[in-house]
Amino acid sequence: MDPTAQLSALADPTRRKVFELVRKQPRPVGALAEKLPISRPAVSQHLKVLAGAGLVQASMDGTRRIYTVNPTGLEKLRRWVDDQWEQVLDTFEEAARREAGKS
Amino acid sequence: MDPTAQLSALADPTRRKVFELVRKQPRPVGALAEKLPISRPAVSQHLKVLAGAGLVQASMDGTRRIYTVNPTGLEKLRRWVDDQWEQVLDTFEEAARREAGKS
DNA sequence: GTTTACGGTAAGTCTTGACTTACCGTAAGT
DNA sequence: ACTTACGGTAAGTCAAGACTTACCGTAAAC
Repeated sequence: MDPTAQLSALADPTRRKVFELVRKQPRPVGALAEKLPISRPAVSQHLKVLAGAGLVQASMDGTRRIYTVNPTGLEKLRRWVDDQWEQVLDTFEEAARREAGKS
Repeated sequence: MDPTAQLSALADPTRRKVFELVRKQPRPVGALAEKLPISRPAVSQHLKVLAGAGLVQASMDGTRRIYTVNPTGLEKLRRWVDDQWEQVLDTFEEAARREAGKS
């Protein structure tokens, strides 16, 4: 349950832009590169990282690869964040309880 | 609504460890350094990054700084992730609807 | 008022990672 | 079959960032 891959994949603004473009609509690599101020190989490398984190996936169509969102990675991240959030809340409640007198 | 600070702050495993130590229990810098395989200045630098992302905050106690969790940053991150998640769901639902015939 | 504890900052090193151009493989079109 | 389109990978560059040691300021202790 290590969120490193998802966090570092989405930490980069350009890569996050790639992810959001794919999320809005599945596209081949070239179409993504057109929308971004970087070269096509750079997009390819970003997609590799995103795929490695389970955030996108490719489906072949001839020589083209259509990249689509993969919910797996995002759900993993969501679970981790929610988990942290709950534990913070628990800690705060316990502190408040301790403050107000022994329950 | 830019989650870069939170994502990149938590992407580093060591820094995430620092965050979780602070989350479990507020501590001064020295106590954190003892729990970790890195030097005290390194911990200080990590705390600076975490504080910059609104994930922790310090309260003074003489020459000591007691670091505590700050819910602000985590909530920002949570909102962003949940937002992405919802939009992925929407996209999927729409695709399924399109698949099943025009609604 | 010296000394001691605590911790932030500066400066330097070394690794990682985000990009580039150049190259190569594969599938489709003519 | 040749050519064209698509895109992944290699190799190299350059900046960012995760560490280290050395140093400095400040507050409490004696």
